[in-house]
Amino acid sequence: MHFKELIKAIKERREMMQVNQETLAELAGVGLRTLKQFESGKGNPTLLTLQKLSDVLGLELQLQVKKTKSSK
Amino acid sequence: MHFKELIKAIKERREMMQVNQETLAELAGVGLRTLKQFESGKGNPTLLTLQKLSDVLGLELQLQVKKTKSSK
DNA sequence: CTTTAAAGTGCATTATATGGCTCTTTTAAA
DNA sequence: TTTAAAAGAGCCATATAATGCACTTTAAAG
Repeated sequence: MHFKELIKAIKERREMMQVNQETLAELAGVGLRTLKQFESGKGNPTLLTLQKLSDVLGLELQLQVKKTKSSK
Repeated sequence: MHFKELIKAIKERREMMQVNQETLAELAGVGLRTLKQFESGKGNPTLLTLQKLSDVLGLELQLQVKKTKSSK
């Protein structure tokens, strides 16, 4: 999952849950500005920020072994 | 995947690939100090740093919908 | 159109991640 | 033990993430 996809996933999940940026920021305990920058693709958030957002959104960060062509 | 598990995953993967911190840091293009801090649990890396490391290790960051008790 | 809510941006400040250098500690092999 | 490699930590400078506030833009509804 690249940067853009990750952003997209967060954004879509937020919209699916019908919360606006302001509410999500409050619930997650991150600055509204931070969330705005992140969602608009301007940011390079820290893992902590990402975790806070994921938690509220019911998402979980995973590190998976990437599938190679030969292992597909 | 929480913070500690994430660190553990990176560290284990690095060791499985038999690379030391110095080599991984070079390959990934992150500072050795940064990697050391991260692996020793002192860091809060940016997504970019995480991505660089994951790439070299053949790992992929994923955001998955967390399973709830009721959905299990 | 006009209105209104949501999203995005400019600016400034504070906090902290990054990274290099050096030194210490740990680990594992001889 | 002693030694060497790897890992960890202190110090410090620089870069940049996080944050708040005010303002602009976008989108949707009327």
